[in-house]
Amino acid sequence: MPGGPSAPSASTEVAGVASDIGKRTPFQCPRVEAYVNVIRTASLFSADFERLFRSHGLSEATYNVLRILRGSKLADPAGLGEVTCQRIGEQMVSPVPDVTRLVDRLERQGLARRRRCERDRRVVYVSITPEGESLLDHLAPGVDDQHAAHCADMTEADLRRLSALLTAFRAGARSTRGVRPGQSNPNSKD
Amino acid sequence: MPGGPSAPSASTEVAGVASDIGKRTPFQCPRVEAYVNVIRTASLFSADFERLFRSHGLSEATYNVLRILRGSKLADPAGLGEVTCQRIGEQMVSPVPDVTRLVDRLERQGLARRRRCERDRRVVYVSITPEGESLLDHLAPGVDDQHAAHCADMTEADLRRLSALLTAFRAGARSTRGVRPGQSNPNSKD
DNA sequence: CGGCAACATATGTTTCAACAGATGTCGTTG
DNA sequence: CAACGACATCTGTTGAAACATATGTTGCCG
Repeated sequence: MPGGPSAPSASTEVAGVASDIGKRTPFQCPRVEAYVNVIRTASLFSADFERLFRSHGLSEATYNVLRILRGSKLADPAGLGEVTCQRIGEQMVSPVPDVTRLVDRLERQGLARRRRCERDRRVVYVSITPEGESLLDHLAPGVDDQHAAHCADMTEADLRRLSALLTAFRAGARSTRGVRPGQSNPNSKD
Repeated sequence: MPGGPSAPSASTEVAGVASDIGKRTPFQCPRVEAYVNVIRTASLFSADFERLFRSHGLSEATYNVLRILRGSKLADPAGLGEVTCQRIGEQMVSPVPDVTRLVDRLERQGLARRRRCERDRRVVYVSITPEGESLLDHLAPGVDDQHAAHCADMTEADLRRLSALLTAFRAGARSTRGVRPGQSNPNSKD
């Protein structure tokens, strides 16, 4: 949107967002066009998933937390796969400082449980419940379908190029906060 | 994030988001990786702009509305460049049903004004005030700088390819709502 | 003209994100 | 062990998004 409502400037002929929105002309500047394309794409896809999740009482954020919890459990088949709140915050796709409340909701819904660490009573371990796992299982087909639908027009090579470009693009973001190297904590499976 | 906390699966070596987050392994599936890259990139860039705008009492959404208003004014040098709420909603980068409240805030801040249409008293015309214009002018350098910083590592060709890929990607979104063909309403300038 | 559907905007309510600051805990230092 | 700073989580509050629904308006049909 910065630069959103923009200017006419023939020459640029990608014509993507331009026709999508009420907007008529391609953007003045490839920078702005790329930016708006990113925002708009994210917003559309997010909306699709939000709709899917909300019908099961989840938001995109709480779903994401659930995924993290399950990933952690699968990485630790012996135990419960407990993770600290802090770690959850780090692994979220879009960093959220307010993990407490996300976990609150999951706990209230019986999808996650908390446990205080005895050795360091500041930290709280969070883990997924069987109900949480079965909800994820129940959701899985819909999620896969939606990914498939989103990618209908994309080849695998396209997807890889897109990821590579976005990674480069993102390198310029200022708010690369919360990006500590982090130790390897392999959550297996997907 | 759907598919967010994912799996190991050597072979995919874009390694983008994987290292960005607390996450260690590339994603199982290029689809999911592309998706997460889009979300994450949008979220980082958005955060940068949010910060910039908020220091001047705007959100990304209200800034976007202001841009639309100014674009409309520049397209109509004779008049005030009035636009209906509906039209504003269509032109937003991420579609917002709740234009009323966005305009409420701008009006309260003296950055926009409303006027009822006499011929059809259902519609409300919105236009930018001089204060709104000068705020945009004041903000412009910062916005440009931020775009420049974001694109530091990208060539112009990269940006164009990225836009093209995203446009194709977005074609698969279900929520292509509010995307009426729309008549051409050339807001000139940027 | 009365009724009715389509419309444009406004309002109410619930839910969530964001920021600030509080609480309780640990480790260290003297 | 008292004091202090760093830390992890929690709480309080405010502001905005989401969704449904209400209000007021138009145009059409009979």
